[in-house]
Amino acid sequence: MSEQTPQHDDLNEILRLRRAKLDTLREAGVNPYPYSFKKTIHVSELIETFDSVQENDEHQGPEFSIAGRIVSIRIMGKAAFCHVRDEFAQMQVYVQKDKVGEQVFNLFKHFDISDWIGVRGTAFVTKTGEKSLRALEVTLLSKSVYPLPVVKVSDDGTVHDAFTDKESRFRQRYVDLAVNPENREIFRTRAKIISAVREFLDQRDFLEVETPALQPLYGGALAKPFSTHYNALDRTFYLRIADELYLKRLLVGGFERVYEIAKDFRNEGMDRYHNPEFTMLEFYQAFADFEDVMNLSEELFRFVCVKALGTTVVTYQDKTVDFGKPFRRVRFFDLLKEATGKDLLGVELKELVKLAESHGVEITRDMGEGKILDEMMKALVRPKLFEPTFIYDYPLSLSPLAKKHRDEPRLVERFQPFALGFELGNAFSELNDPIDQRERFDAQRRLKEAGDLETQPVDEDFLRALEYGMPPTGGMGIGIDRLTMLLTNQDSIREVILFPQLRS
RNA sequence: GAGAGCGUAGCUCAGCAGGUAGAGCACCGCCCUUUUAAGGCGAUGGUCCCGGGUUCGAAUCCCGGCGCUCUCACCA
Repeated sequence: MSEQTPQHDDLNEILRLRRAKLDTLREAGVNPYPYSFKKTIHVSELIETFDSVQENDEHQGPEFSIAGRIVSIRIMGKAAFCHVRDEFAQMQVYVQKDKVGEQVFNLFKHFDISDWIGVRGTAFVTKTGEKSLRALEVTLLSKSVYPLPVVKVSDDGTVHDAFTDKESRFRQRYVDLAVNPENREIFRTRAKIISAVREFLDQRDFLEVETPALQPLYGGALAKPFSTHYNALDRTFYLRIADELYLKRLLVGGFERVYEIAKDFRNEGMDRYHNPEFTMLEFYQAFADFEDVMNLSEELFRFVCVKALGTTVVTYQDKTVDFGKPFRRVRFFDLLKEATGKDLLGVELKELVKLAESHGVEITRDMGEGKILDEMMKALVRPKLFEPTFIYDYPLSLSPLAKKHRDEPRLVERFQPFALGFELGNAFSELNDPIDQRERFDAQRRLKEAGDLETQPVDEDFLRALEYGMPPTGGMGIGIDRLTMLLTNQDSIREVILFPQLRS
């Protein structure tokens, strides 16, 4: 007997009894796994229209067929109550022996919490005032052979069977969603966010495209990639860390507005803000600069909030902000000046190190000035950024794919939106000067040779594309998972990904 | 990657000066045709994460492994 295929004898008693029930049902001529059911109404709809469809004193009234999973049962001799939960709501069902017949009633006694059933019946209110369905016919739709821990709350507030262990919830997400239906709402909101993004961009003539996830060379971000072996070509391929370089090739090809909502993969640790595969929106607009993109993204955030939440007011943990108000717009170096009292643009590396240390920012010797500035930003400024804010005009060294600032060559035309402590995206006037781009790649190569593991490799084909000419372009990336965390008030990325990565 | 904590019944947990495992809910049987943690009576259920060690004896102590959680560091 192997572990993978447990024999009957290996099953614990509960599972053995459930399987025996299957046999009992089959012997009684019942198929525990029939093919379909004619459901006529959602429970939620029935509840909404309840008052106008209730039966009369003779139990006569319009008949409805609901279908769902049994989440509680109370059997009392010749009658029984159970709650049936479908996708959006649950409703009590009253099963009486003299209404459904002795045969069906006896079968019903073999039903369990977690079984799927269909019920045809009439609407009525119980003595205790609960909207219920009086069963005329009960049909088994799928028998469960494993018990589902359905949450129960007693009058004194004691909670039984709460399925709260995070590991179990994520490993067995099907149980989590079945038992904690409120968690389904997170994924409904997530779906609304994504469809709102599509609606917004489609309305503005952006073309949705698909670019390779499997790439011979990775790029578009500074991150470690997953690598794999492509047998037919006998060479290493990478899972994309970003789709940026492919989308820009499309601008060279003549598409003026493109976007992609794609899974990116980064070979790095996981924690409450990081999952190795995550969803990224990137969009590019020809003839636009970063300021145009700033304006556009402000509208986008507003649109998504309204579509997903019905309001621009977003509460996250203990903070509330309004995305309907104009975002604060502030320069990178002005924020640092606020925090340190000094203008750090052009400050020597030595001086910068001293300054960072004097403010308690932890830095290491191998950090360049861009990295140190970024660390200071993270430590001194970002924790205080709650109101929606665009930070713009970033130091050159942090951004190998962004265009130099039109007035200040030590800066790039880049901005990042922040709100409620979240970094929500990254955007810039895209670098389209092939000579400058090659210099930036070379600088990245030197960093790599110096030991930096997260550098942008030189992409010759991308350079050639730029040599053919890319129009001036503004582009942006937005992390969909984090946006979802923000809009669903979740403190872990795992809560907004249906099947987050876990060690196996 | 580092530190702290955790892993016992289907679920949530208790037990740990080392003596052979317990509660609530779920599950099973009987009674009960308006209950809702239904109730009453009764019963069952466990490789105490895995592997070593100490011991007459380990869920409990020690070592190693696996997994999870939280915090910190890095990338979005």
